[in-house]
Amino acid sequence: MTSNAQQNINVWLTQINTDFKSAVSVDCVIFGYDDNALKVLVSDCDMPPFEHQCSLLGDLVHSDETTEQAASRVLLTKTGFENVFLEQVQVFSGINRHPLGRVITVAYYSLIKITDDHLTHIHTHKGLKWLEVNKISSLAFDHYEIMHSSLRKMQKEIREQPIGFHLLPQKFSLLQLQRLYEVVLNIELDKRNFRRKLKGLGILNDIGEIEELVSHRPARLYAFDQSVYDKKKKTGFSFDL
Amino acid sequence: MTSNAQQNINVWLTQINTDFKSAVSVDCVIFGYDDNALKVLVSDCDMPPFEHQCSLLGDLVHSDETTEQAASRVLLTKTGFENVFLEQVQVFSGINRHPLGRVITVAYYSLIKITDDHLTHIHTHKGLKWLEVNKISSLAFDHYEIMHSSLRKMQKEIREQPIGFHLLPQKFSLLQLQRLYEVVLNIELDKRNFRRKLKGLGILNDIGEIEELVSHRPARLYAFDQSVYDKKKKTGFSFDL
DNA sequence: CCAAAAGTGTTATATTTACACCCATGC
DNA sequence: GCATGGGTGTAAATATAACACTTTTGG
Repeated sequence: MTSNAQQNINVWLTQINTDFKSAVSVDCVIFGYDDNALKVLVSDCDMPPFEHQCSLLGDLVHSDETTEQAASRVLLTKTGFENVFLEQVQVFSGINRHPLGRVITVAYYSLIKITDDHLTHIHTHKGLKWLEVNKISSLAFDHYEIMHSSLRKMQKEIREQPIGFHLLPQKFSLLQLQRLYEVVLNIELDKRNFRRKLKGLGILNDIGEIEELVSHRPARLYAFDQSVYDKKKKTGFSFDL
Repeated sequence: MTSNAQQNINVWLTQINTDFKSAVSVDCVIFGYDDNALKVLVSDCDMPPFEHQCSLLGDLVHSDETTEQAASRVLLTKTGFENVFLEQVQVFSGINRHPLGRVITVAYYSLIKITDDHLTHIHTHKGLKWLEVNKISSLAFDHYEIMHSSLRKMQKEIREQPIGFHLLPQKFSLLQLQRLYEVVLNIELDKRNFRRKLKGLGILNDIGEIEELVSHRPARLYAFDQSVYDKKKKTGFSFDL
C-alpha cells in the first residue's frame, strides 16, 4: 500500500468514526384494507412541535441490524406482525426534517391483512390507530410526504406484481379483489373484463368454497397461488393489471 | 407535555447524539453510452482488501447536505458534471459492507452523455475509467450488487420515462436511439415498428438537419422535446416503450 | 316476491407484431 | 457500381374496452 493510500484510509477512518456520523432511522408505512378503504397505521406523536398529530411507526436503526431488519423489528414490536410484505421506498434526508437533530430516515411500506389477527383491538390502547389514507391531511415530521411517496410507489407496484393479495384474507371473492384495486388505485373496473383477466392469469385457485352469511347469492372463494406464480414468472410471464 | 413524553424525548436525544449514529455515504452509478455499449464510470480503489479492484464514485454525506446533494457533489467534484439526471436507487445497509466500520450507503444512478464535454480524457488521469457494464464481473465492497440493482432499476425506468435521451447527444438519429434501447435492454427491436412508435409519441422534433461525415445516406436528426412531453404528461399521456 | 350481488359472451376498437424492398450517399 | 445504413406500408394476431341480462340466495 502506498503511504498516500494509507493517508486516505486514515481520513476515512476519522470521518466514519466522528465527523460524519448521523442518526439513521426507519419509518414504516403500514397499509391495511378494511371496510372498502385503504388505511395506514399511525401512532400518537408526543414530540414537540407535533404533539397533536399522528406519526408513522419508526425507530432508530441499531448498529447490529440492517435497515430492513430494523423495519421488521418495528413491525414486530409495535404491531406483533411477523413475516409481512415489506418493501423499501426511499431515503428522506432533509437536513431539518427532525426537531431533535439530524436523522436520515429510510422509508418502508408494508401490506397487512387488517382483519386477520388481533391487530384492530390489541393495539388501539398503545396509541395506535388506522387512518383512512384519503382522509389524512397532515402527519408529524415529514411523514405526510413519506406516506404519500409510499402510496405512489405501492400503487405502481400493485399493478405490476401480485402483492394486492397481502391486503385481503387468504380466501376472497373476485368482487372483493376488484373492489380492492378500485379503492387502492382510485379507478373503476369493468366486472366482466376484470374477471376474465384475473381468471386468465391462472394464478388464482378456486378453492371450492363459497361465501357464508351473506344475504344474496354467495360468491365463490379464491386463493392466490404463489407457487404457480413463481413458476410462471420464470418463464417470462408478467402480472399486469 | 407529560413527563413521560419528556422522558421519551430524552431517550431519543441521547440515542440520536451518541449510541445510534452511523456513517452515511452515497455511491453513484454513473451510466454512459458510447461505442454501442453501456458503460459505468469507476475509479481505482486503494482501500484494502480491495486494492486491485474498481469502485463506484462515492463519499460520506456531510452534515449540511441531503443525500441527493451529496450525490450531486460527488458528480461535480469527481467528474465535473453539473445538472445531470440523478435518481435514487435504494439503501444498502449490510452490517459489514465496509471494511473500516459501519457505513450505510444510499445508491444513486445517473445518465451521462459521454461524448459531450471533456470527460473522456480529462478524468482518465484521476484513476477514473469507463467500464462496459456487461464485462464487469466484480467491484470493490458491495459495489457490484449496487451497480446491478441500479442497472435493473434503470432498465425499468428507461421504458417508462423518456430518460434514455440523457445518454445520447442532443441531436440523434432514430437508429442511434434504437441501438441505445437495444443495448441497454439487451433486446432486438424492429426498425419500422420502432420508428412508427417513437414518431407517434410526438415528443421528438425533426430538427431539419442530417448526419455528416457518414459514408452512406445520412439520417435525419431529431431532438427530444421536454416541454411537449411535460404538457402531454399532464393530460394523462404516458411514455411506454 | 323482492333485494342484492353473482355470474356470464359478444362485438368493436386499438395495439402489437411480423415482414421486404427501394433510396441516397461516399468511396 | 457497390457497400452501408436510411427510409417506408400492410396485413394478421392479440389485447382492450364497452356493454345487459339471468341466476341464486336470504329475508
